[in-house]
Amino acid sequence: MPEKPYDHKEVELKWHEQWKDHPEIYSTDAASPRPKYYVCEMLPYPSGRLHMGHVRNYSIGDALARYMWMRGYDVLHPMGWDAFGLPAENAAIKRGRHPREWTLDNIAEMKRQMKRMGFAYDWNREVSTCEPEYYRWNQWFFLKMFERGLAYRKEALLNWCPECNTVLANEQVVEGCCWRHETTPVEQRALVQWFLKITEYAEELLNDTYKTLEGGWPERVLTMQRNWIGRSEGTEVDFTLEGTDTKIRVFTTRVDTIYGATCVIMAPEHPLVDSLIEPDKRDALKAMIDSRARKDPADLEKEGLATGKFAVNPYSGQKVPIWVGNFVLMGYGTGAIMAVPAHDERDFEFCKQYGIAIVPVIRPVDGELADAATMKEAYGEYGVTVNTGQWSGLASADAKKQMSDFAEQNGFGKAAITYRIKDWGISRQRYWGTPIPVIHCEKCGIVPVPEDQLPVVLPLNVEITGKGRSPLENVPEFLNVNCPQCGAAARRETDTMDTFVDSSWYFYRYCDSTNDKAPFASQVANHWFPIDQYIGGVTHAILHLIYSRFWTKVMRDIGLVTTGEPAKNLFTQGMVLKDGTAMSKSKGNIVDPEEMVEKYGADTCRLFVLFAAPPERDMDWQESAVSGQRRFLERVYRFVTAHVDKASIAAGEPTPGDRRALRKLHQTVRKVTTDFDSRWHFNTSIAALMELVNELYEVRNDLTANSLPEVLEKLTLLLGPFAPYASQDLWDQLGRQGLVFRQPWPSYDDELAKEEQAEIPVQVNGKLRAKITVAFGTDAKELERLALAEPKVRAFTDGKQVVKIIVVPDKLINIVVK
RNA sequence: GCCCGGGUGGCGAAAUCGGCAGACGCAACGGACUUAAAAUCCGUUUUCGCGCAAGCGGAGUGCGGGUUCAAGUCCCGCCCCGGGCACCA
Repeated sequence: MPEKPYDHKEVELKWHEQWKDHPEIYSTDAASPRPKYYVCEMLPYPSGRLHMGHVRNYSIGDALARYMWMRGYDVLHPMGWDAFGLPAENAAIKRGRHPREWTLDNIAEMKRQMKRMGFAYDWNREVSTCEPEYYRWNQWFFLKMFERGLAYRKEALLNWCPECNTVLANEQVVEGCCWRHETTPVEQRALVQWFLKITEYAEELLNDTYKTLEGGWPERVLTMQRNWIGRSEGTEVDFTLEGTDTKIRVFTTRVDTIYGATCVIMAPEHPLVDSLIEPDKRDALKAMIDSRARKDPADLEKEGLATGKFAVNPYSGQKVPIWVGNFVLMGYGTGAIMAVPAHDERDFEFCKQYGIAIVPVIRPVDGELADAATMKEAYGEYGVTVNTGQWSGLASADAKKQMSDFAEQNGFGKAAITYRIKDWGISRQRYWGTPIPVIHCEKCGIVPVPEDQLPVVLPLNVEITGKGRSPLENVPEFLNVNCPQCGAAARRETDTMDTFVDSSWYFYRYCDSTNDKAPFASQVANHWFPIDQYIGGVTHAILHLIYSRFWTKVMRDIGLVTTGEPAKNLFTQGMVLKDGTAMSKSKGNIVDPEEMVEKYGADTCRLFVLFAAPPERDMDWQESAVSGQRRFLERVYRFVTAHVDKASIAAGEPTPGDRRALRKLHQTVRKVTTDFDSRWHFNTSIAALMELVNELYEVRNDLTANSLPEVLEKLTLLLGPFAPYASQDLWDQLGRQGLVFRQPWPSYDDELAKEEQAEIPVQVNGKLRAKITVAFGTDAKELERLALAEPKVRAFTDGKQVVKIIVVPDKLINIVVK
């Protein structure tokens, strides 16, 4: 058979047609004795088109899934749609299309693109979060959490984006602005909201980053989560409002410095402030609250208001002035602090500014107490206490412990742990989301929708204007309902859930995606979980990945699953950049994968995103480099098709070409296998395949049936995880049956991979001077003799004194001369 | 300010445990094939100096020190780029 040119359209469309309506070829086999492997890529938002970030993410996951199939695992590899969310409503406003219609069209389009890319998903398990069959379980989980006191309502000052017309979670605020509208400053509004008590799990979420997840998740992600949780050990202490019984509770991590406290500062929103502040300062107070809401916290100047009142320090009995400060946060600790300017940088700045006293009470272990009058900055380190009553002369750490205990014994405080993480506000005044399943009854108050009445279906006949409150308020048949408890006329909750709820548990639904009795059967989830490999962008390092961890722990506590963490291993791939910045519509630097597929083929596209950089690193898109991958595929294709016939002709003795080809082949199998089993540097795997093909071209006239059948078969199989279409087509050309990714992964033999002879560099004083070729295993003595005899070496050693010779057998010789 | 990444040819990168720096690919240049071009195949390409040349020698992984027979890799001190956090008491 003459060599065949590679025509990507012919090859890919042929197999695409055969595969596209057969999701079962990628299905799992419950009856299989093979070990399970669950590989999951983060599900996309159905924006309408696949972008290069998706292609990269899914090419990594797909290569892994195919490899694991070939390694004999029962692989679960599903895909779904994060289908609720704002863009659908924006599209409705802009184009007058219904969010559902728009979303479903986008899903259909992206699914088509994914199939064209050749991603091996079991579409029978597809999950779409905007379908009632899915979101009814969001509601079900909500009710379970409500029962357990994990879902509750409270009024709070919350971030409000005037552009989105909705509340944002703290996590959705980026530098004081909305995460979607980076130039729109977030405002503060007081609203009654639904919250999930993630703080209840703060300790466990933190601990697991040191236990279960350590090693399997990138350290970077774990660090970000630890910072986000922000655990801090300290003491709560009550100061007393002078002349009253009113307590002002403060939180401090440095109770050992409390003798240096020279004022108490309260957050402007603190509930006590209103009664403390002089009436003529009310306006200034309001201005303070508003300006903080509007400004980027980074460039907020410190500002304070003296209340004219005093507080009594429970340790020293001393009275200190009470201030209001714009840098004190209501949402952290107790909303009030004691200011110790001598030992806290921020307090120092504040007290200097307002001429408040500075009293040092900690000296360095080997130094003097600072002089209040001359000190230029706060001393924030630990040290030894000075002038602190009965606790004078103690090490900071001991003083902290003893003084904390003292507060507790005397009833004016206690040791306390504070977290930075706050409860998760899930209410959204939006249409395209999961309705929160509660009813507001005038008599009964908040009444959860009974479980057997789920789902609370999102009505479709709404008008979306993007103005005012939720569109659901204008749908009477949704809004008006009878109270499930007393039967009286009542009102449905119109808030919908944050879409992070949808993505917090979707990967469990894949296991049992059609279950209509439960979110999923525990037994099935317990088989597949934890996910063996979760893959996605580092942009989700905090939000999605902490919420889904929380969700899993709740599911465990209600008895649905046995594991406390959803994913054993996490891989975060780098971004795809163009000209050094992220591709985005506003920058107009989008590369459409579909154009690449049309021009070069899906296989080339996949090879390229894997080849251009190691997967965890950001990669800059350079279209000029794509042609190299295309050329490589052409070379492979021509080589295999040209040698198919020759492979079946009986041959005599193996030629030197046969031996070289086999050696390189086994080296390549080993290299690719190692890359898969360790660090997924597919760029080097593909480079190894290229080296193999280059070598095969070099010896192509000297190849016989002694090597060709094995070479052609293994080369084809090695290509499978990266270029599934070309690989399958070559498999077919080789006259083989079945699906490539269901074949066993090729094996290698270290002996066959071994070079015949070792080429050993010889250095003189660390500089390469010659190379000698010897048999493997040549002993050190002999190597030394050969090296010293080498003319190029002698040019540098003659007339000099040989001080030392380092010999690393089979590796290197270094002769040290003087 | 704090915490992570990263800095290697014209470009993307490789060097996995301290042992030949630049694999593989892009781009460029040259050769073969061709009437010609494309495609393909083969070759050259870190840089400087010497040489007609095969070659020989020096320098070289952001900068400055150090450890070592040997450093892109380890240690100390800086600079630059990217990301995250940022009054969290």
